[in-house]
Parts: sequence; structure tokens; C-alpha cells
Amino acid sequence: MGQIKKTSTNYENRQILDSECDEIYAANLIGGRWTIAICCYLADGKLRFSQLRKRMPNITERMLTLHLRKMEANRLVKRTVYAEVPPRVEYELTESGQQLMPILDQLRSWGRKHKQKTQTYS
Amino acid sequence: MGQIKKTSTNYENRQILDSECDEIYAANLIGGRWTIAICCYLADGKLRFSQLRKRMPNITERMLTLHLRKMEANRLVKRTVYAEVPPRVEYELTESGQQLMPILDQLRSWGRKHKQKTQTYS
DNA sequence: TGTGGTACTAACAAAAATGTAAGTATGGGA
DNA sequence: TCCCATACTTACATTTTTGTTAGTACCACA
Repeated sequence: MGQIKKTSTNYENRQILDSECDEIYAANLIGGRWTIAICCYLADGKLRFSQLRKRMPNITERMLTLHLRKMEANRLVKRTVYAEVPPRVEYELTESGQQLMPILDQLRSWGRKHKQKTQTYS
Repeated sequence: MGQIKKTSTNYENRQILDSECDEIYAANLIGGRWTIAICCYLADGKLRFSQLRKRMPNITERMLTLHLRKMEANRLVKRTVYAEVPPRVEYELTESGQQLMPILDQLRSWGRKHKQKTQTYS
């Protein structure tokens, strides 16, 4: 998000890992602060910008916009604009986005187990 | 990595998402630049610090140290120090870390498919 | 004429992650 | 005595991500 400097070591390293490891590439696509949350809310169907915002009280409009734009560029979500006033914009998961859901389910159950374990031991 | 400020909105938002969504919690654990790569190299067994470094020519010692420390704190890897000179330190995946591997496999195949698709269409 | 709702954008600030360069302790061997 | 290897640490700089605040266009409706 924001500007990226294409001559930095940081950027280079990301490119290399992204191109060599498909799992890192995938992790980077879902890695933004709000990305997974948005996916989960869209899993049940289309939502308007304002509906997403209501479901995530802590996100700012700017962050929601940035994440949705990035997710659109990464083809995780599809954006549909209706020529109405006031404007109406709907977001929905692409097929790729939907195929991510079972993996997120597995991450969830791994995370739940792991959280319990670490809370027990520490 | 480095310092975190526990009174920032940024930190708060992460905490809220982490505690509410186990899949976001999990994603944050594997989200560092080099974390997944380290997991993959350790999947085949123990490795010393220097062996990891050789397998990842682009990582700096500082980044490798930070990631390993964070992964140790998050109980993804176990660190064993041998009282020798010169020092010998071995890293290996914990049980939790190993249980992550099938999920990384799925991420990899999703990522590969997704990469092909987006390259085809754009 | 003025207000309202929607989905944004822009300018800026703060925090977090990543990278650079140099230095540390240890004891064994030349 | 000096150099070597290992696994770090420290101080700093840069890049990236996230958050804050204040705006914008549009037209319907009162």
C-alpha cells in the first residue's frame, strides 16, 4: 500500500521470494492487516463498501479502500460500480478468493490449537 | 520486530483481530518476510544457524536472528545451544511448526494456480 | 438554497518491518 | 601472540504499512 520503491533491497527480496516460493507469494496476498477479515465477511456473499465498514468498526475508510483496491488488483475480489446517486459499489470474492476459504479454515483450526497450547505452557 | 508501542491504534487493532480471529492470529505468526522460508528449510530436519544462512543467500544475519527469535517465542521452532567453541546452535521445528507444513503445501498449490491465472489474464 | 448519504481521495503523521555496517566473546590452532 | 570460525548484538538508516484528519462529487429531496 502506498508507494513502493522498486530499487530497494526490501523490494528485491520480496520479489525473489515471491517468484521462487508459491506459498510465500500466497501468504503475501493475504498478509495485509485487514485482508483476511474482509475475505471472511465476503465469504457469505456480496457486500457494499458501507456494509463492510459496519462489520469492521475499527477499520478506517482509507484502510478499507486501500485493502479492497489491493485485493482487486490481486484478483481476490471483484468490484462492481453502479451508476447511481448516491453511489453504490459492491464487492465479492472471485473464484480464486473463494478457493482460499478452505485454507483459511485450516489456518483457523491450527491457530486455535496453537493458541491454546501456548497459553497453557506460558 | 524491533520495538512495539503498546498504546498505538495499530497495536490495538492487531490485538483485537488476533484475539477474535484464529486465522488472522495464525497468519500473523507466519507473516514475516523470511518466516515461511525458514519453516520450509527446517521441514527436513535440524539446521545450524550457519546452514540456514547458506540456504538463504539474501537474508542478513540480523534478519535471520530476529526471525528465529520471534519464531522461538511463538513456539514454531526450538533452539538448542551446545556449549562448544566455536558455538553451535541448532534449530528445529516444534510439533506445532510441523503441523503447519500441510497448510503451507496447500498455500503453495493455491499460489501456483493463482499465479498462473493472473499471468494469463493480464 | 441547503442538507444528506455514499464511496471515496489527499496530505500528512506515526509505527513497524527490514536492511546496513560494524563490533562482540570464546578458545583452539599456527 | 595473533588469527580464525561461529553465532550472535548494537546503532543507525531506509522502506513499508498503518492511522488521522479533512476534504471531494454527485444528485435527490426538503
